[in-house]
This record gives sequence, structure tokens and C-alpha cells, in this order.
Amino acid sequence: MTPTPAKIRILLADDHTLVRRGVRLILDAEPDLEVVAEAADGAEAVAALRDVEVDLVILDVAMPRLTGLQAARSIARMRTPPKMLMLSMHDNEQYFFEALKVGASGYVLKSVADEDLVNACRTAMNGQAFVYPGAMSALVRDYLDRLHRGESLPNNVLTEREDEVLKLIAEGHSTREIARELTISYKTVERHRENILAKLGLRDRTQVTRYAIRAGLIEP
Amino acid sequence: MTPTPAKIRILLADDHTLVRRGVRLILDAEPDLEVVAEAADGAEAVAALRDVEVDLVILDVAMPRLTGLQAARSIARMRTPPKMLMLSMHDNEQYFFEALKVGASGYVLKSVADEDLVNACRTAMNGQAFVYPGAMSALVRDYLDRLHRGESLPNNVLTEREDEVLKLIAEGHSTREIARELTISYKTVERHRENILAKLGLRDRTQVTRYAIRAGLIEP
DNA sequence: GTACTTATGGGTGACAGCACCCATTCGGAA
DNA sequence: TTCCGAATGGGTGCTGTCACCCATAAGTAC
Repeated sequence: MTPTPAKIRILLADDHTLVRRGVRLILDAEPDLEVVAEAADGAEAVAALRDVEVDLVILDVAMPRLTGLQAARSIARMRTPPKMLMLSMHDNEQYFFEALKVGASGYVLKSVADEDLVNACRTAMNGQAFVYPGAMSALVRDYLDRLHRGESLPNNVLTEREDEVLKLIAEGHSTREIARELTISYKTVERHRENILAKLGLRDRTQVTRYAIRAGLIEP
Repeated sequence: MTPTPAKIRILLADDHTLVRRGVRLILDAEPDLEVVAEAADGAEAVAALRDVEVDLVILDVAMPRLTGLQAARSIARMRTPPKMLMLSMHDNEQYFFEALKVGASGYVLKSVADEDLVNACRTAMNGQAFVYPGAMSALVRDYLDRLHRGESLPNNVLTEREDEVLKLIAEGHSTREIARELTISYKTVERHRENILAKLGLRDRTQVTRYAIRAGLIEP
């Protein structure tokens, strides 16, 4: 008799029970895939990896406590990190580059069909990058190429301080309030705001708010 | 032989295939529930109701094109509207009251367990209001009581015109742009904006943006 | 060590946002 | 019929936002 081929062991992390349920049913239906653990947030996922041996982690981008992106950063620092697949509601570019930056092998939207998710798992395990929708794959290839050639990133990314200011603006605080909160000058906050608008190509605070919500920096 | 009891016929609307998949599997496993149609956005859902007879519509709050809340408003205007159950990512109060206001019988988080969703369907069909998490049910009872006694609502509700302006503000348009878009005076738009801020207890356009996203009026 | 980035702070001016004041028109409810 | 709410529009003034200009200290990169 032929030996049972080793299944790909999967950890599934998503805070929505209904989503986990759907994904699990899809994956367990495949002969070569097996969900061996579930987690309801990023912290649980990281903890679970200490107890269970898995080959692939599927992480929802937006989760309470540790977000999927934060969890991915943590997982990437392990001795022998498993492959990672990010699951997202949004086909937002920003999310997507963040995901690649933290070392994910793929980025799958929750609106994809069953087969696409299954394919993403297999592709990720082969060490290739998978991205859905396909329209983005040119972007990925380009990005990974650059990364491979050591060209680092084109980096329109915000600095830590700018991220702080971005978050406060998006939460509806005025320039004056932010200055008090960070105990820096009003003018410095204005300076940061200008840089943020310029780097992200936004026009005003309203658009900053939407950006921050899309990027998962704040809750709506 | 006993006649087969009539199943509750359900239309399931969610833009995420994976979520629809999970929910459908949960519901179809019940002997008295049957998903007879699916829709990937609010407009599809409304259209589907013209072709298929359903008893209960399960609507994701946030969907492209017509959001769940907008679709619910449209469905509520039908001759014999089906019961409606809102499905949401967020346990946010704002969403929740919006859902009740448009006539939904229930509000269920995507993080609930299978049984809770099934119970929500049955409770909604009995004409009762269901809400998860339970902590909110006091709120709901109070709200529905007031509504029933004809006390109308404490009325923080916006007029149609104000809703239009709200949406445009939240999408990042300036007062001048909105005036052009609606072909009314700059001052009138300012007037509407003032009323919106006052009615909703908000302070500026940034907060309007978050409100509109929470309320499902615009996509983040 | 020179150059670049990051964070810090200042000044000025144009304009937008917001909060008050005012009024008219129209339709429906009391 | 009278009155109220909704929609329309105007005036005035304060404050906030944003786009430019400028500079310095500290750290990093080459």
C-alpha cells in the first residue's frame, strides 16, 4: 500500500468564526491540505505556533490585539518560520505591500473563489509568491525583483513619527491637540502633516482618515 | 406520511465568497433553513428579490455598490418585505442603530458561533429582534419599545439632503465641490454641514468621514 | 567627514471650515 | 389657517488647514 502523502499542516487565524468555518471547510476538502489549528487573533496565532508544528499560517490582515501584519512580523523572526498567507477584505495596495514587506508569500482577498485559495496555499508552499487578483502580480514580481537585487524599497513609507501623527489626525484630533499630545510644537505637527499628505498623495485630513482606516491603523 | 415542513427560504448577501461559503454550510446543515440565493453586493440582492421568493435576507453591512444598509432601506420599501438580518464585522453601536433604523430584525457579528447565527435566523422569523452580543439587547428592547409606542425616534436622523451632503463630505469633497455637484449655493452646503455636525454631535469633517464609514454610507 | 534623513521649530499668506447671525419659499401637520 | 420643518441663500468673523519659505541638532550612510 502506498504511504499517505504528508499533508500541508495549516494554522488558520481569523477573528470571525464564520470566516474560519468557511475556510476550514474549503481546505479540509482537499486531500493534501489539513487545518491543524485555529486562532481568533494574532496573539493566539503566535502562541499556537509554539505548541503545534505547522507548515503554513493563514492570517487575516485585520484582527484584534495583534493584527495579522503584526503577527506576521513576529512569526517571521522565528527560527524556522512557516510560510505565511495573508487574507484580506481589501484589495488595497497599501495593505498589500505591507504584507509583502513582512515576508508573506501571498495575499488573498476574502472575495476569491475556493480554488484560488487552495491554489494560493500550494503556491506558497512551493516558495512562490501568490497574489489575487491577478492584476497585481506584475506589481509583486517587480517588487520582489527589486527586493532580491538588494534595491531595498522605493519607500514612500512613513517614518514612525509620521505614523503617530497620521493616526492622531485620523482619529479627529486638531493640529493643536496633537502638538499637546506629543509635546512638540504646533509647527512641527504641521510639518509632519505636510510630509504625510505629500508622501501619500492625499489632499486633506478627511482623506487621511479614510487612508488610516483602510490601512487598519485605526478602527472606523 | 408527514408533509415536509416548509423551510425558511434565505437570501445570502455578502461580497466575500469565503464568508458566503461558511454561512451557507452552517445554514444548510439545519433542517428548517435553506439558502435559496446568493448575492455579492446590495444591488444584486435587491435584484434577486424580484426573481426569487425568500423569507429572510441576510445582508452584510459593508458591501460594494449598494451597502447592506442601503439595500435594507430599499428592501424595506417593498410591498411584502422579507425579514432582514444584518451581518457585521463590527460590534459598533453606530452601525447597530443604523441597522435597526432601516428595519432589520437582527444584528449578528461575524465572530459569532454557528448556533448563534442559526438562532438569529429563527428568532428573526418569529418577528422578534435578535442581537449579538447579548449585552446590547437591553438597548434594542428600549429602542424598539420607543418605536412601538409611536414615540418616533429621539431623532438624530438626517434628512435625505443631509445624507447626500454627508456622503460627499465623507468622500473628501470640499464645500465648494459639493456645491457644484449638487448645483446649490456654497452657503447652503455650509448650512447642511452645520446641521449634520449638530445632529450627529460631531466636530469636523474628519469625524464625519469616520461616521459615514461606520454607518456603511461609503467604503473606506 | 561629508551628505542625507529625521525630527525639530519658525514665519507668512491664502483659503477653508465652522459658528454664529439673518431671511425666503414651500409643503405638510396641527 | 397657522405653524413648523426642510431647503434654500447671505453676512461676518474667528480659527484651522495647507502650501510655501526658512533653519538647526542628531543620527546614519557611504
